[in-house]
Amino acid sequence: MSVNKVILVGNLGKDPELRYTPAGTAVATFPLATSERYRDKSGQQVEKTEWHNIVVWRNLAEICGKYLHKGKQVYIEGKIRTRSYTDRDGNKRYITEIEAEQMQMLGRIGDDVGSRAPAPAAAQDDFNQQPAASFDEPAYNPDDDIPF
Amino acid sequence: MSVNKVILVGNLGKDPELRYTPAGTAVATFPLATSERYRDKSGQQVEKTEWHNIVVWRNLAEICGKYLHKGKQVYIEGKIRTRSYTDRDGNKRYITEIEAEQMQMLGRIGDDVGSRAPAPAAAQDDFNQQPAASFDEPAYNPDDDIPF
Amino acid sequence: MSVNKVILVGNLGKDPELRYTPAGTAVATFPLATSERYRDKSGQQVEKTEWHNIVVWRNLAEICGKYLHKGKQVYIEGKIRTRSYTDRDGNKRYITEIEAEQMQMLGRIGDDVGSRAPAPAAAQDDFNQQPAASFDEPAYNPDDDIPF
Amino acid sequence: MSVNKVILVGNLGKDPELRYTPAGTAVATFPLATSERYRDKSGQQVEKTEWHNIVVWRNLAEICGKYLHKGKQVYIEGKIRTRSYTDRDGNKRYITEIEAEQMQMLGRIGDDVGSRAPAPAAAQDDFNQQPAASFDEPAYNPDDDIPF
DNA sequence: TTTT
DNA sequence: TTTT
Repeated sequence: MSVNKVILVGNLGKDPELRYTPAGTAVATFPLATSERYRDKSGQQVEKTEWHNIVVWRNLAEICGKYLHKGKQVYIEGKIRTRSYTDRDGNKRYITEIEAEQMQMLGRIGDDVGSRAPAPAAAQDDFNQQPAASFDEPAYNPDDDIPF
Repeated sequence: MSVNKVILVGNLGKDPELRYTPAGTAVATFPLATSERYRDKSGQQVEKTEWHNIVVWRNLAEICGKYLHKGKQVYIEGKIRTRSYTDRDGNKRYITEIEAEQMQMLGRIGDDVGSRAPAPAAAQDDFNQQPAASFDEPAYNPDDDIPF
Repeated sequence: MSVNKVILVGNLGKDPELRYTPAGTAVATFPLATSERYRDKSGQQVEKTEWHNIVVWRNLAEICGKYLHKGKQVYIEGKIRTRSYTDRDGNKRYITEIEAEQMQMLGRIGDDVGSRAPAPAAAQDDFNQQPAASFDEPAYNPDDDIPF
Repeated sequence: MSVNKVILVGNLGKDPELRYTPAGTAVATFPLATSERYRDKSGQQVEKTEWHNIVVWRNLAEICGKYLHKGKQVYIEGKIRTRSYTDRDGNKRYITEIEAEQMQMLGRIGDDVGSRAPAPAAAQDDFNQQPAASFDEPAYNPDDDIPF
């Protein structure tokens, strides 16, 4: 009975870091900047940048590691997640991250100066993906008889 | 490289109609009302109701057919889809529908006066769901070693 | 060139706290819970609750202070914002909050057992609202001649 | 008590058409394509394009008319609206449109081959904007004393 | 009628 | 630490 959804369009502050859990699951992390322009009390235009900690799992992590790079503009859809950890002084601390479930590269494919690999397509965390074998019930089939 | 996302919170105008394609796929449809209050030129409060044609497939259709009913408040996440069809005069016509991929019943579970079945949980179109057997790589595992 | 949008449906963990800045601006804060059910490695249903720090400004803060209460289910639309502050040991620390720009109370109006005030309507942060006097150009006017 | 929100990232199928109502209100319209790739029953990759009728009012219409052009990639946030009209045979017909409230141009600014004007910034429908004079209560003021 |  |  609840919804936890985040939609971001921003630019990567660094290349993604791709790591693996002991169990072998891929996980990529990168900072994403969104910025907002507004006028302060004196009427002057100022810009405020928000930095988001993006975390991506499984196949989507591999795609991010391969195709994204510092400066790239992306669309991210995911959820907010706050983790606790213990710092070196033994204090419990919290970090809020965005767990991305969908990622879309934005802009023309040609304009990727710093690209690390040839251009890909949109991508989704495979965890909620159907197995390749089960396409007998298509998500959308315009040739099927629609009973309404 | 594109996004087509709709988020609605509204009330069902009718009980859902649950049908099956010749191939046996479940599909539910129902009208959903969202309304907006604003002031007109004369400053008077008016209310404008928008009606959305909701279409739901597969297991989520079954859930809607079982648990939703006229008047129920729901959260819907999905995509916009425009279909063409030929009317009885032979003219090509278009209808825009919202294909729901996620549905959440809102409000207290007890306040469902007209409910047709005991209360359920949130639900998602199974088409993008993982098979029951493959839970060895959990979507989220707080006990796993996170390598960052 | 960026988007920072959060959509939450959840329940208040406490009554809102309504305060005022030295300049007299109203600000309300409250924790909001969203929860997710999933199966762990052993296939068991577990529930994980995420707590969000909601911050609301101006007239929307007053509305939250008046009408929301612990347990109430709400729809929140806003943005992610991370603030830094110095803790009592002099360390710089960060806190991530959701600045709500829109709030909708969910559920039947009657089912508000602990309500602190008679039921209200949906509401929006006035900061981006038009002044009351300028309604000569309506947001939507079905009687106007639409030139397309 | 309702939400009607659409989020699109897609490409303009034509240059925007900018018109004015008899009352002098600017309104721009353009088709926006979103496309989805999926596999059909035979396992073949197919692409389905959805066309959205975008309608934009007031200052945001002027901005769209000035800076957008056929092929441009944009982020659109708005609401679904279905209008009825009478066709030339006297039949009542319906058309569903997306009324855009926010628009963001995507991609690098330099990569706008067909651009009709020098590059702009993000933009919002002024109807919900505050008047320029009232910035004494800033939307966000990092220098203000936050009372929590 | 766009983009990949 | 990105982009405009």
